[in-house]
Amino acid sequence: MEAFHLLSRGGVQFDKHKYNKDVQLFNSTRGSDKGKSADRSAVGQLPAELDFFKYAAAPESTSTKRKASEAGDAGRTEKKKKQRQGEDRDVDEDEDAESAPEDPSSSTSPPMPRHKVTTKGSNVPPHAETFEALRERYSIPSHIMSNLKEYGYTVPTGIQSYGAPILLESRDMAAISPTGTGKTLSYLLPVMTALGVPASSAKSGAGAGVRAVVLAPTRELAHQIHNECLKLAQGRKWRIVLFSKATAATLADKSVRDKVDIIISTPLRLVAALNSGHVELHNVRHLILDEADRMLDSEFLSQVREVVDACTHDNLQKAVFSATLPAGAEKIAMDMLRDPIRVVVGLKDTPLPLIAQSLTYVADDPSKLPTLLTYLSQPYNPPVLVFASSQPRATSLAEELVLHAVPNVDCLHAGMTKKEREDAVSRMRRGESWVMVSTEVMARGMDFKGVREVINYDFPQSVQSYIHRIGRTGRAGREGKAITYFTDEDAPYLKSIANVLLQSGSQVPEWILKLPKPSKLKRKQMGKVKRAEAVNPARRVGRSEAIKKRDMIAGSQRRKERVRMVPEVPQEEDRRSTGEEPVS
DNA sequence: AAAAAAC
Repeated sequence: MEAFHLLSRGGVQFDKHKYNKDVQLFNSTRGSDKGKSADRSAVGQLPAELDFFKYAAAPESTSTKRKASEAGDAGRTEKKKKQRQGEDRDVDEDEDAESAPEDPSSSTSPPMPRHKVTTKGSNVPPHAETFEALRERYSIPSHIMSNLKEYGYTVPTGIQSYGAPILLESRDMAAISPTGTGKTLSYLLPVMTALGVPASSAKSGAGAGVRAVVLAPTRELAHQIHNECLKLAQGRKWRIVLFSKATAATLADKSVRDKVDIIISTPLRLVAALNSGHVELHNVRHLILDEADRMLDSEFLSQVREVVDACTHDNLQKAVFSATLPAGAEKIAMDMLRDPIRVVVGLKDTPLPLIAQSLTYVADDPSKLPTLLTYLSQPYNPPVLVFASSQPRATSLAEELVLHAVPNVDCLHAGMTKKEREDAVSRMRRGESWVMVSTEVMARGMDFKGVREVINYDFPQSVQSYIHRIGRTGRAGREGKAITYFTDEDAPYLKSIANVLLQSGSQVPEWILKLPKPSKLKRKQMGKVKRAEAVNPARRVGRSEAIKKRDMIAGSQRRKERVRMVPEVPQEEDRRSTGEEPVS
């Protein structure tokens, strides 16, 4: 009823006064970006999703200034900087990060936080300080080099400068590098270099069948990797296939599938194609597991094993990547790899120090919604990513926010249709979502570089989940903010999360640190805590009704697009690297 | 160590 009124007057209203400050910020950053976007016009034709080279593009100054506008945050920003400097002194031995003084653009590039890099294994190849050094050593194809250059990609990140040589020397690798530090390029660049020329090329002696496979845990992430791969591939006729029902069907023709160079897929999708005989993997020479710990946990493991076993080529190179790799998963990974090199960038299982993390006590579940509404009624930095623990809770929360007239609310979980999911992602990419409510599906790998705040509405189920969730912000050298709500019921797990905050330089109230270590019994109880499906207990809705309301949320989004009161892209970094007009 | 995601 209430929702109907909202929708009938044209969707959620935009409160200019409330968000005035943000609008001004958007405007001012746009202007300052003029010169830069001009020289990137050549890539303007690319869809917004093809947003690969963002790591090169973020001027740090804007994020710092932006934060400074919030008095409360200013002090913390300063503190963060000091901490970062302190960390450099302590652990930095990675000197390549600033080693391109001859490059004029390096002064505007954000200094990627410098991390200690440790390697373990036999005959570790030396790291490469620049992409040019990589090219000289391993003859990176010229079209790849020019793609890097064209997008202003100048200095490799830690994992790129250490990891790429290892892969280029055909070694197996387990790579652990924090969220938002460019892991994807660190494997795509070597794999595409090793493939040499596309299989469709006449002079290719590639043999028949796909030669590289990348596995990722969610459709959205596979899609994102595919887009990044397409960018590197520009200028050559690579056949890079994002696996879906539709593309799998097109591969029924053997002459088509024999010319495919790279497949990017979720595990089950690929296993299904394997079983139906629509794909063979005996020619695969490079197998990459992204988000490796997720891929190796119990639900995915057997599927991943099937794929690995189907890759029977003698020279199969395997590599696994993640920001987190718990001991159990690492053991499984190491057993899969032969003579592996293990690379750790930064401190294992520690988020980036430039994410300002905090914990907020909310007593019980019903108190969360008012807390969030209050938070969103004050100026905040959109877009905000809000994590809920289940699909119904995500739906219900998004619906509550819409009913309370929060502007530009969006929802994304795996219970939605493929198209709904794709639409939600592209609204997010275009900066049209201000508050994105989601489940774990968005927790890993997704690179919305504009995300400035993460709110854990529901407490994360594990330290790994926490690290990946908050890693959706603070990407590629930018600052970010992460707030985690906790209730009395979450107490057993609170301390382990608090330790993560401490390790990465955020403050934790004294009393939380004094909590006893959770006992095994308590942990078991944790699992038994069942949260209500509806976020607002006063408004319980049935499943079918929830879906209807979700559609209404989507409807209100469409309406708003017409009204166009929202800045198309919330900040200059997005504007620069997404190009001008996204091709839907 | 548990929910979500994978078709």
